[in-house]
Amino acid sequence: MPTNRPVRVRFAPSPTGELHVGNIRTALFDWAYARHTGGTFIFRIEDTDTERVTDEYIQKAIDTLKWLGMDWDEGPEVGGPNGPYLQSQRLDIYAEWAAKFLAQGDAYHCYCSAEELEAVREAQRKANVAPGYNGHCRSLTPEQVTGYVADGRKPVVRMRMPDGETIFTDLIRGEVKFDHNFVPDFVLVRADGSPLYTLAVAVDDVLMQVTHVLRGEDLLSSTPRQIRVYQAMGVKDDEYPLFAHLPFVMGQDNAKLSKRNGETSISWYREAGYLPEAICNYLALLGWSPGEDRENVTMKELAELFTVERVHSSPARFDMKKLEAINGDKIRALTPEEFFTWSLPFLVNGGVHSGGEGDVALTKAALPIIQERITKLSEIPALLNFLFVKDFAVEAESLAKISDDDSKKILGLAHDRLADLGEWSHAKIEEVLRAALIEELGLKPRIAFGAVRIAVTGSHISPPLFESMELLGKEKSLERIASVR
RNA sequence: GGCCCCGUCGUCUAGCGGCCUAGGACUCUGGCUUCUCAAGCCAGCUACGAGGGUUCGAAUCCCUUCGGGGCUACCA
Repeated sequence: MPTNRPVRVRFAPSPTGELHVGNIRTALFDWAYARHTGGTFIFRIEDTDTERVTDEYIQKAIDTLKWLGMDWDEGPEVGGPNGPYLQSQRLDIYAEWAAKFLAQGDAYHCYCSAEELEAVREAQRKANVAPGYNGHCRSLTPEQVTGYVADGRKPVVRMRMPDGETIFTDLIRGEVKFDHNFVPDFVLVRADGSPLYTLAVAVDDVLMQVTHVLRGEDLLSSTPRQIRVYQAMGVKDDEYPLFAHLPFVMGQDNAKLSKRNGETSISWYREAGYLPEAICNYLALLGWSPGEDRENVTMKELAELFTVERVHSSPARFDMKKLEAINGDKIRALTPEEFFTWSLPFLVNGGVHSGGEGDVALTKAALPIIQERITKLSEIPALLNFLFVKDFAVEAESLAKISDDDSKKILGLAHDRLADLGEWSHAKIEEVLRAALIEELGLKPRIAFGAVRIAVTGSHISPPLFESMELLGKEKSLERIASVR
């Protein structure tokens, strides 16, 4: 076990779509472990499946990691001594190793067609035996090979799985054992010469001197194959990387999280106004916990606290409600300046204002009164729109609530008293309104202020009324009250 | 079907043989506070899948069983 080597961890997604929540959780643990140990974090793109991986998704994966605050030491954009970090640019390396395996007799050419293999599997299913390659081409005679070649068959390269078993210690699950009777000979290179995941991961992990493989649980059963490649490469067994198979992130319906059972793409969360630190904090809690009833951690703290020993072996359900709660906590913890920086794009993109000097000043003044009332940044436009809107109008539903005579009376009095007010501050506004509506008219605050709130903000839900009126200004406030009195 | 992994409140988890009549967080319910909405505070609901062992003593160890999931590709 490479315990005395400096830690090198890699996150190696196959961008066949946008990185989803599960991928991100894996990346986060990889990153946190590398940072915790002072090791190296490698970002590698596994794009051997050219049918499904696209440049667009690769770029998105890069952007996503950056946005979330996970920096890498080797990989796309930053390079490194073990590059290239796109498997599609390492094809010659895989070809070399495949040739070596062939020469050593660890691997062999297999001429079986897809149909033939399917027929074998079908028969195995019927006979109720373990499915897998039957070893048909393991020891072909030169004549047989000539025959296949003459038929125009193109061979794949298949790894020979010797009898016996593979035992390894998973850092999370303990000792795991696979009998080779259930690990059939597997394909390393397609008939067209392109490498398969099984070849590429193993070769790259060895060449990039990866010491710890933290990856999804779905890859657990492919580990014996990976170890087989190490052996063929001549890696000593005490130099294999250590494996840690992370539990799944599940959707509401108990199946692996996917588009069908929840929002999985990070861009969705980004647009909805989730903070990267909230996403990472929440995801860190899925399958890991710092203990001692601790839940709130920053990225920095995560790096300090994260250990593989505290990672769970059981899968976790994704819960949007909890994410929202954490997001709200993180938003409240923002400094005014940070909160402004995060908010501005939502205001501008939401069409509330264009980000001009005056808009910015008013925004900065208004943000403090809403910071503790939101759980997502996307809620900001609706809350502050009344301050900026050009052609103000009370929403129909709310308008009905202030169309009765009692409301007219409230608004009329409020308008008159406010018109006489000299110092337009929220404290003074409240003082005047309380004197007039609560004491003089004897109304309940929620009734009296409710009417004014609708008149001024256009909605029965708004930031605190008096602060809102101060921000809106005397002229506009009176104008709005007058228009519905 | 076969192989492998997993199993504490609705959810995320603490727990690693006695501190557990099982703790925290989110959700939900009720209350307080209150100009709406939040925030904050208080209270409540609800869990060791089941059955056997081992032990003075088990959520913690062992076995069985049931349940969930993954893999079983010239996907990763």
